[in-house]
Amino acid sequence: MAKAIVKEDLPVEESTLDNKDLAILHLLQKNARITVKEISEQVHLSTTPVHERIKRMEASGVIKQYATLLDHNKVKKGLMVICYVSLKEHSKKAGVKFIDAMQALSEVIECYSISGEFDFMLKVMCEDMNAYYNFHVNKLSQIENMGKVQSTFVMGIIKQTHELV
Amino acid sequence: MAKAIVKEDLPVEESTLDNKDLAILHLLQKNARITVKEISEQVHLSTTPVHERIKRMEASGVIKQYATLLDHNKVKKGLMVICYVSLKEHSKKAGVKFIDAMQALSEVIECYSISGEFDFMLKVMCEDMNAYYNFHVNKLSQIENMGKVQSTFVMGIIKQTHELV
DNA sequence: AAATTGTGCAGAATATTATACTGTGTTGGT
DNA sequence: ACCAACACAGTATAATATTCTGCACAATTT
Repeated sequence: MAKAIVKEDLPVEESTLDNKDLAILHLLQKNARITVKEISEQVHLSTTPVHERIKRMEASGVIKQYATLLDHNKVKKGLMVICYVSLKEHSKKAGVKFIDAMQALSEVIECYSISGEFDFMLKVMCEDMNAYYNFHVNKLSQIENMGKVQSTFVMGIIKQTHELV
Repeated sequence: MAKAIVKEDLPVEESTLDNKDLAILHLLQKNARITVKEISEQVHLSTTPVHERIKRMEASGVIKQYATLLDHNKVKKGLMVICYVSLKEHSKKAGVKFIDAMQALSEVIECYSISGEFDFMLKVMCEDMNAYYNFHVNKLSQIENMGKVQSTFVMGIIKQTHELV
């Protein structure tokens, strides 16, 4: 009798990335607007497989987004603050409310749930110290259930990349 | 007698961004590969001024980079660690050595000089805890002049964007 | 007020690129 | 040996970027 085919037998769509894929990703991470022709020359393939590989990686979700990065200072967001936050109450409901508040605050560029003394870490970007004070007093501290808040100021950017491979 | 023209009289090239520019940046931040035609339809201009404005913002440095962002987990960088570091010695030379070391470590995605107890904050991304342990013991701790190191683990990503305007 | 200059724009023309199509060589399995 | 699947090169076509031309308006000069 033939063995029954069950879900577990199907391949997991584990689209493993080979060296060509990684070379393409390397170039794309540095410049999302590089042409397929340029890539194909640098990775020693014709445009066809390069195009196919990119589409495959877009579909599989390896490529998450083509983004445009702006100069912090030139868009008046020159001050970066790392902000630690703890909540008074840790119910599910209180957590969801805080999460929603984070999505709504444009100054909050990143927010992570973290281990340790505090509950969350925020990366906040604004124009200057005055703007940050305003954010702190009028926005962050106004969120209900807000506990302790601790600010660490970024004095210099040593390294900042998004290249993972 | 005519007043002498000195540097201070020349305009500062303050290319201020109007609402159309901001609308274009808004779209580009979300998708660096959006076509000029699509932008022109959404901001109610023809392709010519949209193209000109983009080129202007590229030249002025407002647009810093077109980047491709990858899925952390799918490229096996699913563990994010916030890492605080203090140096033993704070001479200029010691600082430069540390900075150079940061540039060389591919696991270090971001590194900031910060106010407070520690000297630097690092965002480190690697495959798993095992990889992080290896990074900590064999790479970070091997840097000369390394003082205290404290790791905070990211348990969840609440918000993560790069949109500044 | 008339002329001039610069700026921002629309529309068309051209150059470049993305995308789809066709066929070939290679590999692994039967 | 045969077949199927795959990755690829080369070519054709569709879409897009980029350049060019000229117009309308506002500010400045004469």
